[in-house]
Amino acid sequence: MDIVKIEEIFKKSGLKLTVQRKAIIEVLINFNGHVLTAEQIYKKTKEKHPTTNFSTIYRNLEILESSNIIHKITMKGEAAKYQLVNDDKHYHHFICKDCGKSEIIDFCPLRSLSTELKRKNFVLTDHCFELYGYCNNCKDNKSEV
Amino acid sequence: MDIVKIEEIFKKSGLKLTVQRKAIIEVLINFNGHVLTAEQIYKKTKEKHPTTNFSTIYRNLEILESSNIIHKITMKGEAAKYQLVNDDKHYHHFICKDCGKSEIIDFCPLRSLSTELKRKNFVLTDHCFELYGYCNNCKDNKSEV
DNA sequence: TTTGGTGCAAAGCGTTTGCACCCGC
DNA sequence: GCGGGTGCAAACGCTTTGCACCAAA
Repeated sequence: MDIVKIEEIFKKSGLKLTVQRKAIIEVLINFNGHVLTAEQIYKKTKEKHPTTNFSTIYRNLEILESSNIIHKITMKGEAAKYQLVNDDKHYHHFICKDCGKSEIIDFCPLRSLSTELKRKNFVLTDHCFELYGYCNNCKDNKSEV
Repeated sequence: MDIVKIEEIFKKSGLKLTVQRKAIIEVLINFNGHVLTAEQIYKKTKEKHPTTNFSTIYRNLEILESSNIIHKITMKGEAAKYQLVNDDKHYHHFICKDCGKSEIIDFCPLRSLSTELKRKNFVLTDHCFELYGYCNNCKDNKSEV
């Protein structure tokens, strides 16, 4: 997702384009393809607009998420991680625990399960499928140690 | 998993079988097949042993988890949920957001992905696959409202 | 008797919120 | 100028921890 599309969404929703929001969006775009914690986003945003507050970060991450501009990923008990949405498709991720890089896995397990779920009469509202580990680069770094 | 096997594991690991631990295990066995939050486990344990402290619950849930006696499930931002391990097989769950009942889904998406992952040279360390929604019962209750 | 387990209270962490002020539109 | 956005500080919910006492083995 690029700045033009994001500004479009903001305009449509009547959201103001404040300096802080511009800074946050810039950070997210710069780190496209990586997942970032709220704290990382906070620190990098402060580099661009030093007076930005942590609560501003959280408030905007929430807005960005419900505007489908970013994904929020929550891994077992850890702090939530955020990343730009790539397009409007449904997908899952492989996330590197070392460098935070995430790679889209164009596979959703629900497809293979739909018949079983129907048979059991479940109403699905939500699902989680994420893979964690080390990417090709970080794996190699580890083995050198 | 039954009390006999759990006591075996405790003995092997040199863990003491305190009154509090017995109470916690009883609760977990009574609610086998359901997922419980730490708070629910706390309240129900207090019914059996009223002076049990919340920190005792957390400390023991951690021990039980690393002894592979219980599963810890963390759903987007919510409090963690716990349940007895059924056997030593790897599986995932459908979890009802209303009654907390969980049903084992004997399907792991990793099987369908192994070739793709190898090709990409990922080293997998962890994965999450959980389905959330309403079970047959709770779905019906909802529609009556 | 020894060592690990407990209760208590306090702090930790990530996140959210109430309020007064501020600034984009 | 209006109404949404911000900074600040305080509180939130869940969880963890340090310490002195206690009780299972």
